[in-house]
Amino acid sequence: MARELPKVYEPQSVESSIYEMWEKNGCFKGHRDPNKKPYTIVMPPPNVTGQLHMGHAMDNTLQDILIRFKRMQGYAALWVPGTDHASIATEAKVVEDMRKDGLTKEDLGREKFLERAWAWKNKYGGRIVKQLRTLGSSCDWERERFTMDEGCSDAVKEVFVRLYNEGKIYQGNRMVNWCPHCDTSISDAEVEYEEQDGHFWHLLYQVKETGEYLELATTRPETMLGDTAVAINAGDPRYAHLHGCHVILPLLNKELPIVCDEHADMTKGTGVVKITPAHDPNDFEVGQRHSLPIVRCFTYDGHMTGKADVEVYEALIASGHVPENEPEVLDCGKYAGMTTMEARKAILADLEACGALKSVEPLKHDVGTCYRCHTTIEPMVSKQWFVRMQSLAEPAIESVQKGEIRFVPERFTKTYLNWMNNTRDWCISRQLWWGHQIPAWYCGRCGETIVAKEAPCACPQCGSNDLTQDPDTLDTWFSSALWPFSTLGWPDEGSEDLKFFYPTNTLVTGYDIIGFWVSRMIFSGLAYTGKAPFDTVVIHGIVRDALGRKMSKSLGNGIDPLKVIEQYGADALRLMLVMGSTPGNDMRYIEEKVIAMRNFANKIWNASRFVLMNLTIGKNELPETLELEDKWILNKLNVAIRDVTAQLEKFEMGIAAQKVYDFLWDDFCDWYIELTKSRLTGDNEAAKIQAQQVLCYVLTDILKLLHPFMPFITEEIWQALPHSGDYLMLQDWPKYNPALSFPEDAAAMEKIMDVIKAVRARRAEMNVAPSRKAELTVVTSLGDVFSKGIPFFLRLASTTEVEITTEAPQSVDGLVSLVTADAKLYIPLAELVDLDAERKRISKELEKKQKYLAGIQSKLANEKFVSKAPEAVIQRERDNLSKTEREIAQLEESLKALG
RNA sequence: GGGAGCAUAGCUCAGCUGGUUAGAGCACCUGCCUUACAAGCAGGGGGUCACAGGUUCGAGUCCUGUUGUUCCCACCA
Repeated sequence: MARELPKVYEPQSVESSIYEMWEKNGCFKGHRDPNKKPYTIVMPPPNVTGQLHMGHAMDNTLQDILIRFKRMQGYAALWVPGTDHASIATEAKVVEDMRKDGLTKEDLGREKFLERAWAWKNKYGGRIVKQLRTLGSSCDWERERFTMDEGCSDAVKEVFVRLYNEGKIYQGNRMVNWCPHCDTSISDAEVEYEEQDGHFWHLLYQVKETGEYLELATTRPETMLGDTAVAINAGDPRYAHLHGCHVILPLLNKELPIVCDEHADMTKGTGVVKITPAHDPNDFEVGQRHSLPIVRCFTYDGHMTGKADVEVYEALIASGHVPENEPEVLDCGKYAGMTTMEARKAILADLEACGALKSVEPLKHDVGTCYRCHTTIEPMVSKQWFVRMQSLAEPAIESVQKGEIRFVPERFTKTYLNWMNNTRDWCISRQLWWGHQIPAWYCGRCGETIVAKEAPCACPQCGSNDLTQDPDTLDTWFSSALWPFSTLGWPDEGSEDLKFFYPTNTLVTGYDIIGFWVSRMIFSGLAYTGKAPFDTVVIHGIVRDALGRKMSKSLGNGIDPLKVIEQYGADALRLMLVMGSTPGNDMRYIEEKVIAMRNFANKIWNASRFVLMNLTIGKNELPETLELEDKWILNKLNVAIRDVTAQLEKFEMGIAAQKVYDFLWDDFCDWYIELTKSRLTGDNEAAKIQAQQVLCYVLTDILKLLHPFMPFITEEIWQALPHSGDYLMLQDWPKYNPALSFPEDAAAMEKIMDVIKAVRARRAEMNVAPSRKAELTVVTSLGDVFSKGIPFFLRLASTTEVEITTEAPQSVDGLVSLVTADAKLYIPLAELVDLDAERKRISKELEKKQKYLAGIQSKLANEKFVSKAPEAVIQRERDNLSKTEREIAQLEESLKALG
């Protein structure tokens, strides 16, 4: 039996208890039901210690819409939630927290530090997961995962060992991006380029053999101490005589060879380039080609090297285990210990003093910075672990090209392919402690490297047990890349979840991490499971502030979704995030929009209150017979069901939401509810029941259609309506029902509605108060149709009495006349009418219609149009033609009557 | 230097595979407490769909170019 709803909708008092009810009763659980098709989404894991922001809200709202839709459609739906350990971000926070206690990582040591990091994770780890619940996310929390939990860690080790054994992971001294602030290497993907004002310093290096000076330009003069050559192009006639010669490096008075290399571009500058293999990626390549020494003059924390650094290097040499490409270390003497910036100044001053600085020219250039701290990246030669990308990228490219994986919107395929086609080997080791420690051990005696999932007892080469594990950890994205299958049980091929739910179906994420994450999941899935990890990637944009700026901490323009939820409700926020936004495009957060959605929620609430307060039935079923207006709304409902379903299946969540919104507000509330009032307030008990039944039926279907978007309010109302089953969220999704398609009746109903609209418009123009009611005469040849409209004219068109006739009134004195396509209407309000204004109004209207008519006529007279356009389009034009002709005839008549 | 997005009403944006006289919300104007809802109802004003060409019976929608704007990618010493 129906119960009454409170007068005002208060999301705050409803949402949490509804969520609790769902969760407690296992509504979110993904069941391996062999009779159903699986539908799986894995949640992009947010940083475990992070807080919910608008981006998460958007991302998770979209996923929740999809999973709720599919669940109602009868799929075995599973949404796997989880969090990411976010190595660099979390470690930075823990380090910062320690600093308050005056501690550094080194003070604590690895073990104690990790204890502290885990404590931090445990303290803040539950936060975002709770916040996702307030949003309504219907994920299976019993399957919640963490990138550093046992299963995920096992998957990471498994992959590392496999790739190592296949030769796809290697270790070596290579040029990497070094962040002196985070004190770790980072991958190419993690470098962000920023335009900065800089300078071109033109230096002069003297040629030893000829005494002439070579001019070359640099943006980083402090690297000159590490120069080990100067390059020219072999084909450059200006320098043909210098092949095999040397230059004298200023300040150090060191002799450097002049080498010929393609890297030196004759068309740029003077065509001479200084080569610093240790501190520039291009120069490193040149160095490799010419077997140049690599001389390092910077420390890893951004200072100039000195004696102590040289000693460390010498100790390494003495140990005998010298890796390939190990850079020599320079004692920078007077510059030692300076920061690179300090050194730049000092070196420039000295260069100027000795006449080696020719000129300075201002320059804007892009400088690589760390994506986390925006410190300028220092390219450094360093011993790191890399993933060889080429053999992994190929199948990943192919899979997308074959259409096994589809991007929505399609244009992001290009972004992805561009990324994949240009990828270089992936630097996966990080000089951090929080994360998956690299499963590699080194033998202290023979220098052997052992890669294994478990710590070896002894060196297989020499039997020594002097083994130490590589102190570095893996890039966070290394574990995220495995997320779609590591969360489902991989590498255990026998995992039931893996067998049933993998591959997953839809991945929803922002365009900003296609390269970081999506591409890596794709090649990982293909390489380790042999299957593409998902079939569709739905890409969304980012949520900006009201001025279109990115929300950021530094700008302080972030909007906290939790505050919005608190004020307006999660349903309002969710709808705001999807309605009026397009896949892949950015959107702005505008508070007015949330308010509009809150108002919409209130509209639903009140429409439901209306239905409930009139409800005496205990069962939701349609009556045996239907009135014209019932057929009209059921016909509209059918169309809405078809449209909303189709849009959701195309991932057009915004359009789908708009369709439900319009149907509920315009058709159901503004028209249908008003149309039922004559029955509900009448004396005919059977008619009352009949109206209730249709109201209840239509409202219930609306709630179902709306549920994926606004889960809380729809469930709350549904619970109050007569229903079978326990939860709206587990009900069947409505289906288009051919038995409830009534196009002719719907069209007839609209003729009646046209009359109501015409009368209302006319009265409003004349400023007649609604309280001043009047008789209405309807002159028409469709008496059968319009007589069904009488109760509605009375109630909705301020009418006292209706006469339906085929004959125009004898005299139109005192009558206002107006027209619809199928009727001519008279209202006795003429004393309120200014006859001149009336003539003008009708003439204007007439003119407009005639112009329109002319347009249609010329279209239909166009032989090419008639022969080429589809029949439906032509028929529509014909219908418009006759409708407009009728309107014009009626207007002309009215004009004549006015004299 | 490549690649992409966007440009539609005062503002924020929809407009799917080209097909009625281009829509919504907010704002604005007029009139309404018509008891589900004033967080509302009824009515109304407001757009040469950035510009120029082209394809087509038909273009906001497709193509080319231009302008403005935003973003992504790229080792210009």
